[in-house]
Amino acid sequence: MNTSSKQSPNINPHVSVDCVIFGFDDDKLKVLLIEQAHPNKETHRLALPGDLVFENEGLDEAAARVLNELTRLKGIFLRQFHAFGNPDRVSNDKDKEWLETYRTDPNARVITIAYFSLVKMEEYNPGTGSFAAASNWVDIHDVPELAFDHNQILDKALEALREEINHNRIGLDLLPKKFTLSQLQRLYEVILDRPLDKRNFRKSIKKMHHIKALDERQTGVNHKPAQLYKFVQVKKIALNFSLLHLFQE
Amino acid sequence: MNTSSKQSPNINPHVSVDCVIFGFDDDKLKVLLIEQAHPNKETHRLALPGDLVFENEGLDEAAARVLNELTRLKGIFLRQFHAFGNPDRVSNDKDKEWLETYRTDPNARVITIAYFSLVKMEEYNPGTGSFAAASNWVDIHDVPELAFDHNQILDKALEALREEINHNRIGLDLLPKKFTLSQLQRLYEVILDRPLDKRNFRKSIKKMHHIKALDERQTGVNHKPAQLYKFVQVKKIALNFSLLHLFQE
DNA sequence: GTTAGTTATTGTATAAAATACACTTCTTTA
DNA sequence: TAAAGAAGTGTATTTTATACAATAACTAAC
Repeated sequence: MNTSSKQSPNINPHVSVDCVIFGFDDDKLKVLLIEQAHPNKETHRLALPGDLVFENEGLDEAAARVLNELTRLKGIFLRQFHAFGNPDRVSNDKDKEWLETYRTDPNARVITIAYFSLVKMEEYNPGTGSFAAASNWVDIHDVPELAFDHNQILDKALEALREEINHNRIGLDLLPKKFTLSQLQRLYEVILDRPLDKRNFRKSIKKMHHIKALDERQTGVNHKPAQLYKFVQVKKIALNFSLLHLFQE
Repeated sequence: MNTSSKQSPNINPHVSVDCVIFGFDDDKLKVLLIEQAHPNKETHRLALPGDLVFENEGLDEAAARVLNELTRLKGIFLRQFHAFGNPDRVSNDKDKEWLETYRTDPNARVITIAYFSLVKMEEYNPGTGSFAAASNWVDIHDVPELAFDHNQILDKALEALREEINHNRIGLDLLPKKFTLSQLQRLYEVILDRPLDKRNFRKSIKKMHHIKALDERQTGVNHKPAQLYKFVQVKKIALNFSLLHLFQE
């Protein structure tokens, strides 16, 4: 089982990272998937962006690098949420075929450290050309069978995402720098998958010290322009606010 | 950097597991540490129980095995909480010396998957002889400098533990099968590190569907015997109770 | 068998937070 | 200037959290 002798010297053949990038587009929650390079049509599948880590590279670092290499995304805050390491993670024949074609050490037992993030989709839309060609945003409710154990990783990522917003640790990258409260509310609604009351939501927001109203309003809309808000860095003061109640059934 | 050729064939030289076992003894929160095997006095240090995983072994499985091998603990529910993989995890000279003595592949870059659990200390007391000789319960407030990055792992485990109790997912192994409410309260107090009001605590407990009063009372105490309670399995009903409010500062 | 010691047990009043609910304002465009 | 469309706002009710202290039940020592 000692198979690492063929491996490129600076790649760790046993450890990979996978990234679950959720995208928010004002309306839907999607996830970023890449098309696996394919030796032939049958093995062509969608997968989470991920790859082996380098020997001299931290895990967080590796996740950022791999994500950038595969999707051109950069500067995204990635949060580690779980390590997956069942020996039978790779049981499907298509997966094995892929490994034999693309890995110098196809039989190595690989454990993967999974990360997730939630980004503003418009900024990273494949249509804008800022992406590697083979990246796709796929609606969360419409994800096909993925390579390896990536469906399982995705499920766990969704759980983690909901816990994050629960703890009010939503990435600040989710909305434009200046956003309206309606946009913020839609973000919460999409993640929580249920409607929220506008007035109560706004009352909650007022208690959040890291969300501040600006002296500006929306432009270019054909209705009353909304006030714009921004996220601010909170220093010492512990965030004593949360939307935890949204999660108690 | 390809150093795995010397490694025993069924050990993965790049992936380890570490276990942070918290012990609750009615009064204190402690953590289980082992004394590293030591080539000489200088390198003798305390560490979390942990070791490399086997190639054909799941991570959870490896954690259970390693914990058992090092401490004789068995059947404990271990919860994965983080993977640590900085390339400079092993920077201390003592750590390097230890690796060179005890690992066939001392320069391999190792990432570790960390698990934690919380157990009832009396059942696993080193004094009872059920332990490997070199295991020690150490008060959480009195942990010395540990090997590798184990202090950092411990800190993160404490965080994770508090989140667990927060979400009401305390392991049921923490108390005797039949326990008093005072015991349960002490458990919460020790983990949260602050006193709780008895009456309010009991009000909260009454709302927990998974804690049921028995028709029995304590015996062998020199004071009013307390009513005994037990944990029950909750099936479909979502736990709609939590002690989350205890955490909002 | 009385007393001292020790822990168990209980309720209420107040404050804070969550929720339910509907109309008016502002801006754009036809 | 009317219509469309989203923004914005307040109050009453319910639920939850918190603060707080006296009595009951048992044992052990005298």
